[in-house]
Amino acid sequence: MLNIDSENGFMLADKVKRIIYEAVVSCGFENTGIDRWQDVPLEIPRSKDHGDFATNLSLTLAKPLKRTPGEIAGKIVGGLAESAIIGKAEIAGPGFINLTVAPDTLRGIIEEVRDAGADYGKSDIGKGKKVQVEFVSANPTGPLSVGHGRIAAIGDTIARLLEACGYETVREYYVNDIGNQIKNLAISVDLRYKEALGQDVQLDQAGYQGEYIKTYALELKKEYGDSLLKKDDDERRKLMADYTIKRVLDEQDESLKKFGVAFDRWFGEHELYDADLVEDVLKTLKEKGALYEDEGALWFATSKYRYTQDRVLKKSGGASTYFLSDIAYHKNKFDRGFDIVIDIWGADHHGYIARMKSAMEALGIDPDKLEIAVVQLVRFKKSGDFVRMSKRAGNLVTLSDLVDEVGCDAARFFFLMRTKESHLDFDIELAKERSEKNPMFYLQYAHARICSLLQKAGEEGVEVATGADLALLETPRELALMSKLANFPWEVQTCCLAREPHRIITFLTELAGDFHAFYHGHRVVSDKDKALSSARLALCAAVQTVFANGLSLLGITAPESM
RNA sequence: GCGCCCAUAGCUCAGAUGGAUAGAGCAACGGACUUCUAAUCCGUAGGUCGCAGGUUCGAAUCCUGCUGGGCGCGCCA
Repeated sequence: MLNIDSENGFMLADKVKRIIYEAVVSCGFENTGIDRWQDVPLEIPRSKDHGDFATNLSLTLAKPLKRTPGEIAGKIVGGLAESAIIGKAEIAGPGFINLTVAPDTLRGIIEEVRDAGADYGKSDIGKGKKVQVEFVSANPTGPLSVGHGRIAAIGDTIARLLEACGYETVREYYVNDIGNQIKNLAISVDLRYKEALGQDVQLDQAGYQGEYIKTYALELKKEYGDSLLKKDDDERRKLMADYTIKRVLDEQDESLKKFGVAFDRWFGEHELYDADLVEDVLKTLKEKGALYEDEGALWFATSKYRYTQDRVLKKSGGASTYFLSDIAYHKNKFDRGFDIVIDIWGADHHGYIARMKSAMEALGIDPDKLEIAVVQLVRFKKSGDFVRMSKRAGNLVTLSDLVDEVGCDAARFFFLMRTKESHLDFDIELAKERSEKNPMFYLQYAHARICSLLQKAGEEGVEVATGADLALLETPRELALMSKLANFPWEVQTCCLAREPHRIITFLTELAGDFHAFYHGHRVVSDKDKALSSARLALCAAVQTVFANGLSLLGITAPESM
């Protein structure tokens, strides 16, 4: 899954793999599972003592070759061709080969970053494949809650990563705009409408009691006066449902945009019925023998495909379940030509994975092309205590409230900073804090600091431009920083393929650490040694670009001053 | 009862494809501003990787069984 099958091999890591592969071939060690340069296992060592790259290939080859790892490593190191890229190759531990990249090659990264600019980190590994990312898809019955925030942030960032890696990406939001809950929604608005017109109403019959319902009812009153009362119930409620759904979706869209998320397509469930896609999919399933009737209902034989319970598609009363239209929707995604379909679901929906994958299988669609990423739920912490985000308790309820409270950057950062499998604790006060305790400021501060340096250099007339003598960059901190820059494209690809946005944050935090350490040990802007100053400024500019590109992938701003 | 997720330093968490003395931030302790942003840096201390087995030359990582926590198991939406 994480095998990055890059073809261009522009990345430094790819170049290193090729060099190692040549050595493997020259030793006659190929066709042992290492059959192409892409098969060479390469890792970025945790410790800088282990060089810029390391490979454990001699350990994995020990068995098929029936030789000791040390012996194999010795041969491979001996077989490494003279190259301008590898500066040093050492055998260490049980048989690792640690590789240190030649300083000149690392210095070349600075120019590479400068030339690529905002494109540095992007790649074409997606080869233009069409991917749909569907996420949030909350019911159109009220504002988005804080709980949707994590899913929105992760879904959007996965989409950003896919775009950066050359996938044609569509962000889609599915709207359950028909069914019982919409009827309840209309009834709720209707009651408030009648109330606003002075009628006596039984509000406990309303399914939705939120203030926003009252607002919409008043808007309807303003627009139509009491004229809607003359219409029959069905007609009036249809109008109210349409109006309310539109208003709710507009507000959801607005709060998402405020959160940095813009959907390409809002797909209404009614579209499926309008185009008879629900009946079509039912017919197809019937033909495939995936259905049966029992006690007047129509069942989907889920258990025929995956180990799970059978599910009802049509109730004995004849009404369709949501599961049925969900199947039609997912079939439609593939009919629209998407090569990969990614659903981002909250952990409370994990039980639906097996049935949806079964449905795809029954329809003859490869269930692996439907990726369902499950995001664990979030607990919100305030003053050291976990708080229930309920309106009654007077806490933040909507996503919009949260963004207003902590800001878009902090909200996204905190939602993205952990693996999606972790049960996230969102510390609201920490997110608001502008201090060293808040990890987001550590990142943004590094970027702002570079901006300040570059500005200072401009004021003092030190050349930032091209033509700096980069060979002057030779300290361990400078080299470490360049090595880190070289890893960025690899990191973006890994994060994209693994659908793990949090790793970008880990990477940027490490980059910030390397930069701050460099900054403290090295004078950057100086008129005593202008050549060195120029070289260091060129390095700083490259670091700045990587920060900007990385933060942009996360949808977080890169402030120029703080 | 069944299913999914989680359990790593005092706290919050990283540890891709099994591999080198298990890492970071915060908290604690000790240092560093006549110098480009100290929202920073340097150093010290801190862990039976929930428990017990198993596979492997090698397991925090894979398998099985437990324990503890979160979530889910309708002709609901």
